[in-house]
Amino acid sequence: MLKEKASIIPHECGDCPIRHRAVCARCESDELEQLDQIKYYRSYESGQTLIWSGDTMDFVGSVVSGIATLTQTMEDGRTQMVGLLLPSDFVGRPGRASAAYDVVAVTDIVMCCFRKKPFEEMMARTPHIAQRLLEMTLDELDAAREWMLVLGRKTAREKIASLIAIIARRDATLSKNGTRGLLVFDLPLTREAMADYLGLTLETVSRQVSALKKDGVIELEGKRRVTVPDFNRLLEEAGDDSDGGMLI
Amino acid sequence: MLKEKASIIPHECGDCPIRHRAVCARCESDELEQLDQIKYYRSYESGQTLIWSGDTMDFVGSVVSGIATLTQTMEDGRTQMVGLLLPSDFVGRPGRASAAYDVVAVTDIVMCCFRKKPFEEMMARTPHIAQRLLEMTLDELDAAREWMLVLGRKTAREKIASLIAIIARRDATLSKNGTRGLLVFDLPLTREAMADYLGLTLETVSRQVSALKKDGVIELEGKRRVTVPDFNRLLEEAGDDSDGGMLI
DNA sequence: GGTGCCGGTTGATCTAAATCAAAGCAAGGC
DNA sequence: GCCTTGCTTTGATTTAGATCAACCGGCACC
Repeated sequence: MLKEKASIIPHECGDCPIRHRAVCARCESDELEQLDQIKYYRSYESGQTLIWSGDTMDFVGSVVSGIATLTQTMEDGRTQMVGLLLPSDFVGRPGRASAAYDVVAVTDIVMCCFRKKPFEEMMARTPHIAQRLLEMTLDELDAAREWMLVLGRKTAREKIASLIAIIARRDATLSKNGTRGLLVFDLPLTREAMADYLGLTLETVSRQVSALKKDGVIELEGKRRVTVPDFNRLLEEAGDDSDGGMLI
Repeated sequence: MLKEKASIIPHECGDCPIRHRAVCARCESDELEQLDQIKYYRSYESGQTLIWSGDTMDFVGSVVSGIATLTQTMEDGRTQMVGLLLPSDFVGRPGRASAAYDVVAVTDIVMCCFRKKPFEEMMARTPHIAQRLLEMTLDELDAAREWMLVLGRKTAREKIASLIAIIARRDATLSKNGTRGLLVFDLPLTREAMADYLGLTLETVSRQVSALKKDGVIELEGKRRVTVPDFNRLLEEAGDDSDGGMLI
């Protein structure tokens, strides 16, 4: 199978696939021109660590394509994923010198990077950027808090169902396939990465995925391709309010 | 013992105890005057629910004094605390109509509330407020992510030690008592609230608190008053990098 | 055509924390 | 004083998930 080339890098903000969702979403064309001055693209291969916790950060940026994870690790090796970075998500924190988490590419990835200093200066005089960043940060905070409920109170089966539901929902919004009811998508994560996300061991993840399959909650084609025949059933298994889970 | 009166409510921003830490921290005096137009104080008693998840919010605001919790509850009653609100913390989300979490007063509480609509309008034209709110939200996001590691990967004993360390650290920054080494403070939470924070049962919390006491990591005076003889020891028990835990 | 290796599955056993149950203790009301 | 109520502790038992261990299947590489 041919590997998709990661080298199709946009150079104009106009045809950027994340133009309307990233930090720059609210910018006018003159503001985009300013951003253009301080931006550069950079690509990473699957498995590569983009940023090590503790590194000094000289840039911030947006994920243009691909998927990365944000993880925290204890001295003895226990690791917990604390965020999943998808296209349009923002990486780095203005006003902070060093990275607080490891950022690892799960697939090949393209980043749109801004040199940190000039970006901070621009943010100070461009409310559109700060406003959008606030909005995105509030969304991430909500996601993190929802995840706290998953980590703290849900059973292994509910955790797996929750993760699949999140991926399904996100996939539906990104790929905008109008076909309701039947959802098909690929799990972007290995069993181990899923375990790190859910606070489980990879064996438990494997067992619970198999159990959900046996019970007809999901169907599997190979190890990664998932079909969800009944999204509300999945939400029930996740322990969520079934009405709260409307797509989009 | 006399109950502290919650009725000492500031009316001037000038002598407000959270003036330099809340959303309004960066505001100039003319901006404070504008805020003054749309603000009002409101107090709640210990145990009262300030906001129910799903309620429409007609205000946002800052905690002036007292402590509140942010909790999420599943249909079957399992609950997870997703935030602890201390003086200067912000409540509510600009741009969102309804509350996502329950907010419950743990002690008597005084809030400085802003009517939501005018606050949003003011935020749009006052970068100082949006900037400060962004900063605060980023801090909360970091705290939430640190908590994800606690919930997902730490043992019961480590969870308790982590919680005590957080409360100790916060108490040290708030009360600014320069005495290093020996920390004394009150646990503001019941065993049940601690359990909800940590994703444990209240029995496990009680057992682990006793165990930490038996092992000399903490000392107890009554049920609530805690002394930490050696903060680094506590951090070790929490599984944290001992160097990462410097006060302030 | 073997031989590693990576990601995944499956099974047996162990254990930390949950659950079930009872009782202690301080504060407040009558 | 006595009783209730809310919070906490302590004990016995159960269990969900971790841990330890073996093995499977595809795929790259010599």
